[in-house]
Amino acid sequence: MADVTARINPLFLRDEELRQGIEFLYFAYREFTKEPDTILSEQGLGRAHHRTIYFVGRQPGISVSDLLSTLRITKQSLSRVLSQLLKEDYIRQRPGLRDRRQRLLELSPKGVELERKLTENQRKLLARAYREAGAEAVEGFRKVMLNIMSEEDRAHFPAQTTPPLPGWRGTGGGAS
Amino acid sequence: MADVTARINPLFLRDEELRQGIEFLYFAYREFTKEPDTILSEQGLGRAHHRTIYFVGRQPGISVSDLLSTLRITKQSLSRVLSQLLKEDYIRQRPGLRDRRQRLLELSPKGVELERKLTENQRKLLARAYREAGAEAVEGFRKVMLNIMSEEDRAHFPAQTTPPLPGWRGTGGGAS
DNA sequence: CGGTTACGTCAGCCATGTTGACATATCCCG
DNA sequence: CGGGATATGTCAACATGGCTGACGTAACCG
Repeated sequence: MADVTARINPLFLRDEELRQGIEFLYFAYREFTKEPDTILSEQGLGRAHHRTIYFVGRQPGISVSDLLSTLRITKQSLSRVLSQLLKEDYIRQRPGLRDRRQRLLELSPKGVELERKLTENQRKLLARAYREAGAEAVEGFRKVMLNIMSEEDRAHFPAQTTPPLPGWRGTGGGAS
Repeated sequence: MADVTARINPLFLRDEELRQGIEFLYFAYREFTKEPDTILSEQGLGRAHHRTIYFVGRQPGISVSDLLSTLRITKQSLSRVLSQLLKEDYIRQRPGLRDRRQRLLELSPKGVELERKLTENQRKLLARAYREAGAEAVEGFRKVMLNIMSEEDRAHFPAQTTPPLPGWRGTGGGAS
């Protein structure tokens, strides 16, 4: 009986497949942020703080403007979040060496601890999903996700043919 | 040189792989919602309206409580959004036949039009990503995404061995 | 020296989530 | 039939995290 639908309307399956994809994004993202959100709210922080902590942990010494272009929010929005993280000593800043106007950001020990706790959670979720889906599926997942994201964001990831390297976003070692 | 890292610290690649996965979710989701958000704001609507319109379009005749459990938000949050959509005739409601306490929701022609416009956009983005990644990759994407989402949400999707059917969430024809 | 850049801040607005309390209509069981 | 449970709606208040606009300071650089 199921085949009848496909025979009658071959476009239907295509539409259904794409709608499922839409829902995958929604449901997976929701699950992905659920636990971290809970942990964060216990510390009086929110998802925006998570993102900031995450990317500062990812690129220690990142400048404010680089962080802004990664997050693509306004400086006023970041400011609110960043000020709190500085005040509560999750993040520390030091002036840039070459350009003393810059405030280079890095996690404090307290920030490292929280980052670990939050990311650990998402890593476990992902690791489980990867394991249950299998290596080949992970490669497919990677391909599709890279194609969904904007070209600019995609450029931050090395091609899969070579193993991923630490110098994410090309600002690897030095300041940008 | 790149291999040195892997030899020195074999766990590093694993961590890097998982961190990239985290970023895939963030960047892809951001891109996925970008265009619809723009379209919506032109109509004085937001992402929450999109979700409501989407799921009402997906399951015409859905009850408010079923919609609530799909969205997993409070009735007060939904109410604000739904009231506006009713008032501006994107969505219409009729009492349930068997249970007249229910308000069964469906899209008006205006709502269908907007839903088409919004979903069309995401479908195109996904279709392009699927096309460029290839059928095998899509299958992997599907597997990983299903494993990321909660078991409850996952249950709404038929197993991939049989072609997907319209009766999504098991409430296909009847009321739940 | 003067324009540009990096960063910060104040003030206000909006969308969307939350909790708590309460109201109404309908259903269904005993 | 009566009363508890259910489906829905509503008022009020609050938090988060986006946004715009305006303005200020310090440092860089030609």
